[in-house]
Amino acid sequence: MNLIDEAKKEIEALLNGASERAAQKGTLPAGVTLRGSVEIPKDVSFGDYASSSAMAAARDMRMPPRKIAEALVAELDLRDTYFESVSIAGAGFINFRLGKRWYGDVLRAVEREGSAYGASDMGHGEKVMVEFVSANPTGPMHMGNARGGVLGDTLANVLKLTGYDVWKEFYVNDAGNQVHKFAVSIYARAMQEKFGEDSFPFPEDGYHGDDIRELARGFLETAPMFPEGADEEAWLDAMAEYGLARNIPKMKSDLQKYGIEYDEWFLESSLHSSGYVAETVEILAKNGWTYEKEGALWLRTAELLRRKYVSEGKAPEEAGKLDLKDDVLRRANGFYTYFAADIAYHRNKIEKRGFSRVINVWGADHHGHVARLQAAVDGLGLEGSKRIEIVLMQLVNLLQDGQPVRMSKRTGKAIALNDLLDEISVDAARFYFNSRVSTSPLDFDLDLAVRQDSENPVYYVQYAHARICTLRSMLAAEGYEVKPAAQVRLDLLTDETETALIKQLSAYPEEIKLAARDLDPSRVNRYLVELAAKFHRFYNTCRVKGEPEELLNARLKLADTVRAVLENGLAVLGASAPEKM
RNA sequence: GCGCCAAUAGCUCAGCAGGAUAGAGCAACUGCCUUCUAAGCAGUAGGCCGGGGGUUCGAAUCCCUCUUGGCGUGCCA
Repeated sequence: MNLIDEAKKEIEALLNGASERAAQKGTLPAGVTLRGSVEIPKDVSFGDYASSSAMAAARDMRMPPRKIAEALVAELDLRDTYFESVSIAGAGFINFRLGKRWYGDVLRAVEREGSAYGASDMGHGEKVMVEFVSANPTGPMHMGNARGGVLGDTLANVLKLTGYDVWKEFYVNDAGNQVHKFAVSIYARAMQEKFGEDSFPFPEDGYHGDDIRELARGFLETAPMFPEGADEEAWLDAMAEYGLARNIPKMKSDLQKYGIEYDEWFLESSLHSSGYVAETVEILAKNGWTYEKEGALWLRTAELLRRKYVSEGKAPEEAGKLDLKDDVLRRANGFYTYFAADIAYHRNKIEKRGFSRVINVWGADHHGHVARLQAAVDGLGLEGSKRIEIVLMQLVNLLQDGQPVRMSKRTGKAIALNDLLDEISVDAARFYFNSRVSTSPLDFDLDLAVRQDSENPVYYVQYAHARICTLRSMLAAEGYEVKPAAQVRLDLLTDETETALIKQLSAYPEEIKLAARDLDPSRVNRYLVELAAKFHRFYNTCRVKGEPEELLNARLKLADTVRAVLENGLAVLGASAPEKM
């Protein structure tokens, strides 16, 4: 239950009723419907909720905002509502102050809903796919993949909680040029291994990492005949297969350590081998979106993009001026491009598997690809612009000793996810990687992340949870258990730190909704830090132990309610809620 | 050139489905533990919200423009 929504809806109903009565009495003009929003003022001294309706109506009613506000307030009847008082301030804000029943309702709602507190039916069971990480299986994953993994997994949690039917998928790029380069790299290392370092030149654009040498050595143990007994192409195929068969399970287990599990690992190669890519390209051709030039088959991306932009409201002459390029779908050598496979993959998601929303977490360096993919899927008649949503994620800057550490798979200087988890806990990693909106770069300071103190926000939040657990067990030793809300004098919670804390608890469902709406799970981090801060403030101001029994029970109930919401929020992040620290 | 993203306190960042005096953490300074975890709390100080224009009763938030920075603009993925 969303008590903030309830309060806002009640205010709107109250004001609409007042407006009608005022119109009947003639104190306000008739026939004007109230607009304006209900806000939560930053400064509590103004009240708990504020309506700007009087200001918004000033023009239509041809009256000063304050006069409108006065006429409305004169008609308000607050009996049996959440509010105990109302006042007019500033340019014409109508400020409402919450009564005790509302605060009690918040605690009762958390108790009633338990681990489901924060959930909603916003998504109405809509089928959503979240595709994330999808790193090339040609080498170890790096910090950027870790961020993408945490982001995608946490986003999936948030969407599940808001009533979506969520499917998590990893798209394995086990075909195409990168895999070819991967095989060529292993081949070169195998030759060097067998005949000496200088015997065979290593390709300039190959993968230079040590993991390739290890794969080459491993392969040689299984293939003593190498390089005799088969042609080079056959060896390359065998090496690619060998390398992928080792790297893909490694990625699975690395991600598992972060608590990330997928519903499916979808192989790009399956799209090629089943003929689905060719079939998809044929549909584009049949729809008139392709042409042949210089031996290659091209997609009319420029025209598709213009259509897309115009349908999104851009002026046709503006769209005409854009410098847009077409894309190759099938190379002159007969192979399909990655782009062609990606179009087929998204056709598969939408048409074959029936996902109505397709969310992809991509590195921001792929942003140029977003509109092209949507437009191409539009060209299939599958509403790509509407269904495909891309969460662009800025890359991670790894800092050590205050210096940036360059990361590149190609040069082999990647910091593996594994190594990171040797240094810091999964909780810290999951919290850290989710601490910024995806669109801003994340500085991952290793020296800082290693520290297990208050510098690290995850400890701040977990500490609040542990503190409450200790408090609870200490009071249990004195015979005080957490009581059901119905048996507790919740109206005794009147201190400013208590009411502020309860309001923060009430904001949780809304925060989850916003995280789902904006595809921004980092909101949950900030919410939890804020909740922990408000709890610590309460804890320093109000004592529990040693207070009169009724007050003690009320505060214990409040603390335990905070504990429940902290636990819910940490679960969304995939972090633990420790009872002791 | 064209396109995407960003610019808010010394640093790192919130706030942006428009609302009242722009927030937090870190760093600096001052306080609070014989009593529930000081991994905590309270306070002081710190700002032409990159510049300019526009829309609005009201703009950090929306629109335009300029400046600066990052990225993209492959028969790579």
